[in-house]
Order: sequence, then C-alpha cells, then structure tokens
Amino acid sequence: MSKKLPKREDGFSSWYTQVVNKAGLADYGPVKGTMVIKPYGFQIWENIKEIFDKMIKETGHVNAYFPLFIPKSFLAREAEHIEGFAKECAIVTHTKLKSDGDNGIIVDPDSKLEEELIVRPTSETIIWSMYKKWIQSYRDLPILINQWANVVRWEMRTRLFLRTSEFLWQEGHTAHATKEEAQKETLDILELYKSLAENYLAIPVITGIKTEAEKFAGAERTYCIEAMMGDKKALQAGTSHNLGQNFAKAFDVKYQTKDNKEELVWATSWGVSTRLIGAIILTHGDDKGLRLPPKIAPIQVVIIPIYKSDEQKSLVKQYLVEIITNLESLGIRIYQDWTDNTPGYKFNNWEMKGVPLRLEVGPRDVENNNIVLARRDIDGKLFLSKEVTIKKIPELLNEIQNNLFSQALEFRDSNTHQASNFDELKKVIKEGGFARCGWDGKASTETLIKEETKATIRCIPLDEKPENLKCVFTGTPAKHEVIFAKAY
RNA sequence: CGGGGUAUAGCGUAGUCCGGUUAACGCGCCUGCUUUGGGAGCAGGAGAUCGGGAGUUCGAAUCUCUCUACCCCGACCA
Repeated sequence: MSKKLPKREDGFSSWYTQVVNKAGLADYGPVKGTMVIKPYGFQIWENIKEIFDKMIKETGHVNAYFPLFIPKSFLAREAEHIEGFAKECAIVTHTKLKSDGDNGIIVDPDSKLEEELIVRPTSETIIWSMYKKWIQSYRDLPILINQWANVVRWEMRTRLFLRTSEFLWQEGHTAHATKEEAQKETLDILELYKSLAENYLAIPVITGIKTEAEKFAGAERTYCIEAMMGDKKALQAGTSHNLGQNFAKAFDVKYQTKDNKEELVWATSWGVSTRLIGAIILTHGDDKGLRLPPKIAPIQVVIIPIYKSDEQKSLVKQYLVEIITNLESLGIRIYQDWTDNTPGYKFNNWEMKGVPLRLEVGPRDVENNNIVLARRDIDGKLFLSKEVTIKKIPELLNEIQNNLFSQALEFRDSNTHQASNFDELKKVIKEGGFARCGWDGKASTETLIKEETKATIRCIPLDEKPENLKCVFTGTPAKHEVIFAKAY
C-alpha cells in the first residue's frame, strides 16, 4: 500500500476505503461483507454508544437484551415486515458438523432443525412475542426498552461501515397505551438522533419523514435523519418508526384500560448503527485522511515529542509532565507518541487518524517555554506559551468541534438547491447535491423520477412548505415539499 | 442474481500472451550505524508450498479443465 492517500476528487470511493484502512478503523473479515472493527474504530463506536446510552437513559429508557435467533415463523407474522426482510436473511438450519471421512467436515444431516432459525435482521418480532407475555394492563405501559446488539442482513453489496452483512446498532422498541404517546415517542427519539448527529458527531442532518416507498417494512411512518456526505450524496443516518398497531396485531398484544376495555398496544422502534462511523468519515474526511470531532475522538490531543539525543529526550519528557498532568486532570483523552518514527511521519500518521489537536514539543520549545499546536480542522500551527496552551486546549477542542459542524453545514447548504421543474432537478442531481422541490405525492411520480435520475426522495422534511409549490415532474400542485438526492 | 475483473511474501504489484532450472520489485518487518521541527539514509537480513484440486509436458506462476474466494459496476438495502 502506498503512503499517500488518493485525493477525494480522484475517486471518492477508493479514498474512503483507504482512509478506513490506513486510519486503522476496520479491516475486511474472511466472510464476504463482514468487517473487523479494529480498536481505533471501535473506540469511536464506544464513545458514540456512551453518549447515546446516556441520552436514552435520561429520557426514561432502559437497556435489555433479546436473543439473536428468531423462529422462522415469527418473521412471517407481519406481512410487510417479512416482505422487506425475506431476501436478506441468514438462516440456521442445522446444529451439528461431522467428519466427512476424509479431512474435511460436513453438516450432519441428522441435526436438521425442526423449525429453522433466522439470525435477527432486526428484533421487532422476537421482542413483540415477549411483550405479549409482559403486557396485560395499562399499568404495564409504557415499555421503553433499548438494546445494543448486532444484526445480520445478507446484503448483495457491502461497504465497510456503510453496509456490512453484520453490523452493530442500538434498537429501541417501545410499547404505548395511546397513538399519541407513540407518535410523541417517535418524534422525541428523532430529536435525540438529531442532537447526537449535530452536537456530537458534528454532522448536520435534515429531519423528515420517508415516503411509502422508502419507509421501514412494517411501519406506519418512518422518520429519519438525512445527511450530506463529502461527495454530495445522501446518507440515511438514523431512523425512528411509528409502528402503529401493526406488531401488536401480528403478535396479539393487548392491554386492559382503566375502564376495563381491551385495546391493542401502540409501538415504535428506532435505531442507529455503526454506519454513523461511515458518516463521520464521509462528512469530515479530507485529502489528508480522517478528521474526528473531538467529542467522539478516541484521542483528542496527540503529543509529539521531538528530540535528537537522549538528553533532549529527557528534557522534553520533563517539560511535558506538567502539561500531561493538567490535561489528564481535565479528562482530556491524550496519547504520547514516543515511537522512534520521525516527526514528519508522526504528523502525517496522526493526521490520517484524524486526531483533532496535535501538540509538538521539542528542544526549541523547552528553551522558550513554548508549545506548538496544530489543529486538524484548519491549516497552520499555533505557537503558544506553556501556560496559555494548558488553558487554551479545552477551548480549542470546542472550537474544532463547532468548526467541523459549520464546515459540514456550509457544504450541505451550498450544495442544496431549489428545483422548480424537472430539468432543474436533473441538473442538480447531475452536479450532485440535494434538490428541494415539490412532489405530487404519487408513488408513480417518485418511481419515474428515480428511474430517470437515480435519485430518490430522501425525505419529506419536517419543515416543508408545499403551499405554493408545483410538482417538479407533473407540474400539478405539490402535496409535499421533498428532498431528492442520490443516496448511499 | 446479471455483467466485468482479480487471486504471486504482511500489503501493493511485475512476470503469464510466447512453459526452462536460485520467482523479481516497492512498501512494511528484523539487526546495526547515522538520523529525527512535515512521510530519513546506508549496510545486512528474515519472509512465497505463485488461491485449492486435477490434467498436458522431460519441465508449469505461465497452457487446459474445474472448484473457491474476493473486488468493481447494476438490481436490493440501516
């Protein structure tokens, strides 16, 4: 592998793959479509997990764990649901292996399961089979359960983090007494997702609702957060579904009201996955590699000591003690690179890995009581006194966090255009970006546009203003304002 | 699942068309010395049953058959 990264404009796709590799985030697993999340990449996930876990607990949710295996028959209970997932399931059919008499092993035909098991592509069915047991009275509601788990979807085409056969996610599954409560939950979670994306991952997102064609299999309504990646394509970064009473009906989950009536339970489900890591790379990455928002960066400040001799090394080491002690006491995640690579190598390497702030200390700085700081989000170096540096680092991390968000927001906004007719829409899609326009609300129109432009309706934004719009395709009065874009 | 491609050291490749004896190169790795403020230099070294199997041949990385895996492009999808 060469040292240099290809420029993003010379092939965004291979740039992406190489960043994932060279930054040490992940590697291909031996089975097609699988991925090993390496420690550096996994720490990003752990940070995201920690942040979101806190958010959902603060809003009254609790964690639990449901089994990986789902009886095949469960999946078929909800018609749309099975249709959506039937073609991408991993199925367990046998439980034993045996020697083939030679050197190999074969599946033992005697161990065939009576009912095959599905490796969960999502957990609605198994969870609602349990909720049936747990819910009798209105007093049992609401149930606000989340689980952190892996799921398997046997996708045709996969890409590291963005679409892998197995991925990690959280899936929330809530049960409510009323339609209104379920709808509120769906939207509350959507807001949490927006906050996670914008305030922590520094990714600006549009909140909206999916069209019938794009909604989750088995949902009444699917809400989503949509983001624009560095190649101007859209990425669905999270979804929150109002499941209505679909799963309650499928699994016969009813509760008794205060006045002794029997009612079906209302449901929601929602999830974000390791795809978020892909979103971070694709949103913030540049030609030098990854750029990580400080709030989720495994290492927030990397310290590069510079020295020519053992004496200088120990001088630098001594000089650093105060800084390191201070940063550690502030809870800042630091890493000291004392390897014997050259400084130039280290600069490039840590830039590749996206560390937000680099602190360089060499003999010159020791002599002048200085520190050299380099921000990953902008070019140039800062030369500050030791005292100022210590005070300034938390502030700088904050600035970098905000700046990454602003840069991404500006990029998205400057690549979002209104389209008032089909030619304009085609132009926007061809050049890349989001096209906001009117839509007559018909699935047939949506399909025709998709066939001709390869762009899909990413969502009907919650802040839509369809009143004076005409459908971009048919010219008839628009039912909704929508965002068209090519998507991952 | 349709179309295309690839498989040679940890990684990236050359060699394959036109078969020939110690399989080459770059990066990385190990040792030593010199270096170190933007991807260090020199010297020495380790590492490959050329994806698996079968065949043709005096001889196969190279030709034939077959199997497998992965990548890219489509349809499908968080």
